[in-house]
Amino acid sequence: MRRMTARPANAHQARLLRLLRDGGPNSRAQLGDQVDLSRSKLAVEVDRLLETGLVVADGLAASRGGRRSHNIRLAPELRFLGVDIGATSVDVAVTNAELEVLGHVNQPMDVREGPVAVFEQVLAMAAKLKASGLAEGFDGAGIGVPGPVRFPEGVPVAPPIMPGWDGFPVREALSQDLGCPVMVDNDVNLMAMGEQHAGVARSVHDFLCIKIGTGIGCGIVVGGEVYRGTTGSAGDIGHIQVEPDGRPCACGNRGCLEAHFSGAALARDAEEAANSGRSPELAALVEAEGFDGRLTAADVAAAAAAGDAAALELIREGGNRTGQVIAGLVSFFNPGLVVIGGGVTGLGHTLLAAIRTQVYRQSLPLATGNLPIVLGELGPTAGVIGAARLISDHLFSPA
Amino acid sequence: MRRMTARPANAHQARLLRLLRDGGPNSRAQLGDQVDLSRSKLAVEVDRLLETGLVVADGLAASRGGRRSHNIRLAPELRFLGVDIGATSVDVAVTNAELEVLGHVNQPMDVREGPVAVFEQVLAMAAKLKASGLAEGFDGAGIGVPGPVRFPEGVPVAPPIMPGWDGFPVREALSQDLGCPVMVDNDVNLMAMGEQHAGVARSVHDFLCIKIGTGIGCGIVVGGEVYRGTTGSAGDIGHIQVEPDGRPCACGNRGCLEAHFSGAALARDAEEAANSGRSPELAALVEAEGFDGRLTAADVAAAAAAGDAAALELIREGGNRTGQVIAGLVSFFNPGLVVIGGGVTGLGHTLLAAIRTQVYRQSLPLATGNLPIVLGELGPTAGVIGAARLISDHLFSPA
DNA sequence: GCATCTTTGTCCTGTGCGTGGAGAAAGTTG
DNA sequence: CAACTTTCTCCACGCACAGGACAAAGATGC
Repeated sequence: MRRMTARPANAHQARLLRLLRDGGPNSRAQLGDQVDLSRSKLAVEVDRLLETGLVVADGLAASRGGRRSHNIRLAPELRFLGVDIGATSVDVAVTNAELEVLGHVNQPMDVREGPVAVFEQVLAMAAKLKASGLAEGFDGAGIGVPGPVRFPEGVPVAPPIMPGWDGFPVREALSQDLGCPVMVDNDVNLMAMGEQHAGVARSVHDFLCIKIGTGIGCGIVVGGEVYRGTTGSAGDIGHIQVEPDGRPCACGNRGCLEAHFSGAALARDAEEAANSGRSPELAALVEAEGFDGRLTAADVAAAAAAGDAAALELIREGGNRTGQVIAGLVSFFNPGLVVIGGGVTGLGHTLLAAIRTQVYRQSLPLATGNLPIVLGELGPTAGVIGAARLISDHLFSPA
Repeated sequence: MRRMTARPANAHQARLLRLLRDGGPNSRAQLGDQVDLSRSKLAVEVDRLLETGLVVADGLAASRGGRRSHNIRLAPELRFLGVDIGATSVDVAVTNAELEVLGHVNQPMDVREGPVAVFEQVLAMAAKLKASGLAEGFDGAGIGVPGPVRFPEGVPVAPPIMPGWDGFPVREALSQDLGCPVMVDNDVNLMAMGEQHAGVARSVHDFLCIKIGTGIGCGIVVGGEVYRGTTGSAGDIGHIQVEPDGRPCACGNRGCLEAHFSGAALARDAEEAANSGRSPELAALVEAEGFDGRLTAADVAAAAAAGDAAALELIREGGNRTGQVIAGLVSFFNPGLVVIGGGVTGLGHTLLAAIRTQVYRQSLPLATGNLPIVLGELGPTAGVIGAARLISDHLFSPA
């Protein structure tokens, strides 16, 4: 089939497309209530959108006390591809134009294998989703990578955990391979956009989104827009020092947050606790049938749930450290919401409680007074939804 | 005389007024190069501005190879009042519409005397400036206060060092007293705006402005606009913890940056160094004729300049602590510039060197790679220029 | 079942904004 | 003094948009 070629011709059309994306199918009359355009003007723009095929008629709406209005919706055959490349696994999902996830596949993969190998995999996963009948092609794709990105060009810059990716033209290469427009961003920013679009951060304009996975990063949303910093490395909080002369970190410094608490650090700590005998539950896991050589955050969570004191202590200490950093960020940034997400959120309420305690104790009342600190509600789909949102924001803007 | 009553009628006029404010007198032709309007449209808008009296003709420009163009400029009799209320002193200045400081007075004053007493003083200072012939009235006033402000209403909220100011309707009261529009903001934000308008931060879009005075605060500029946070307390970095179980702070916690380094903390440390005999230079100052009972940052600077080891150490340690916090902020925010200002900048290069060392060591190369860390170049006028800029931004925007 | 009211959608016209060309005015250059 | 440049004004045309009139479709009340 023919893919989306048209783009909104002006700001009004872009506005309408976003309303339809965020609010789903809608009657012309309801749209009119939201956009402050004369009925005539609105009709003209809607007609033009219908002509381009970006939106389609969708039956009649319920009456609001008079003549029934015609519904319109975004073309149901539009498809976005959301790709979330993590340090150790890849998520790929297909969404419709309303950013609803129609299909989602996940596969373990080491990002250090380099862009060529990873994208081969990604393309295979996308092909699989296509083959299962969810899409005949893609109208756009959003890609998240675990490192800083020069956003306008869509190129990773000096990513610490992605050797071989520095300067690789991700956007251009994938755009070629997929045959559709592509946008690239940091995975943490995409998680923030995901939670903003469909998760806990709906209707919040200024918030922080902390992702604790293999590393630790923070998405910053200012006035509803992601803030990326001067060189695209904003939110890189994993290397903030939490302990003078603390543990050595891969970055060359000592005492970085990431060295003390993150997926990687937690795994090491858990193994040490198991081997030293301090944690009977974790030790049991290591001894158990089918142990694959690595403990994970989920294992620690299980041990803690079973009442293992050492595991609980690991979580609590990590939460304290993270909370200490977040407290500083809260004082500085005064957000309206803090979202915690990423692989380590399996640690759940114990972690959240430790973080909250620390933040509420260390930040000033004015900043924390009405500050919710919550877990993300989308889990692993936050990233891919954010990716789809990224490309849809791009496509649903005036050319 | 009649004060400014007109306001720009549309975005084009607002744009032109700001260009004239920031670029000074300008020919119609030059303006045309900057605004992307047809000659006819430009002429219409300029004529309307001339009619309102906001701008006036200003002779002929130099020829650019053909017919000479007519110059226009902002009405030379327009006056803005810039007020910077610090913890221990007040600055009041008059500027013209181009935000050039025409007169500036400073007076020691304790902000804790409360809003009524302080504004009596401020009005007296403004009257003095008027009496000296610099202004016949004010077309607008910007006010900076040393605490968080609910910006839209211009009301201080829960300011720690300003008892009695909480909820005082500063904007409304002063607007009444001065008979002109008033805007209120945090003093640190105004310093940032000042340095952005006329100081080191010209042409930088994302930067931080650290003000080290009696307390410590940070102005945050995102995309050329001051970011104030959800409750107006963004940038309140004085209470970020730099030392677990460190010194007790007025806020009730321990180890806050402000408790370890700030104008107030430095004075205490200096006195202690003098009394304990560790610092001969400072001891000499205390013994000297005319000593008023308090050492200041300037005294420490003088002692350090004279080679006093203890004074140097105080500065260095303060710089390290501040640098530690800034390093975290740089990782998080990835600014294009960091400006250091406030009363303590008398400590000059020694302080700056200590901060730089710490930041460059602790932050990642990508964030620090091309990051200038510099002293503000406006000193005490940054605040009042920022205040004038605040109100001019307000007045030079479409009604 | 019919009249009346409400809501929605379409058509049409008037208005006001803004572009761009023509040409006059003012200067420069050789 | 002629030829070229730049600036400014004037004017006509096009276009976007608002807003009213009217028709279509449904709800409500008698």
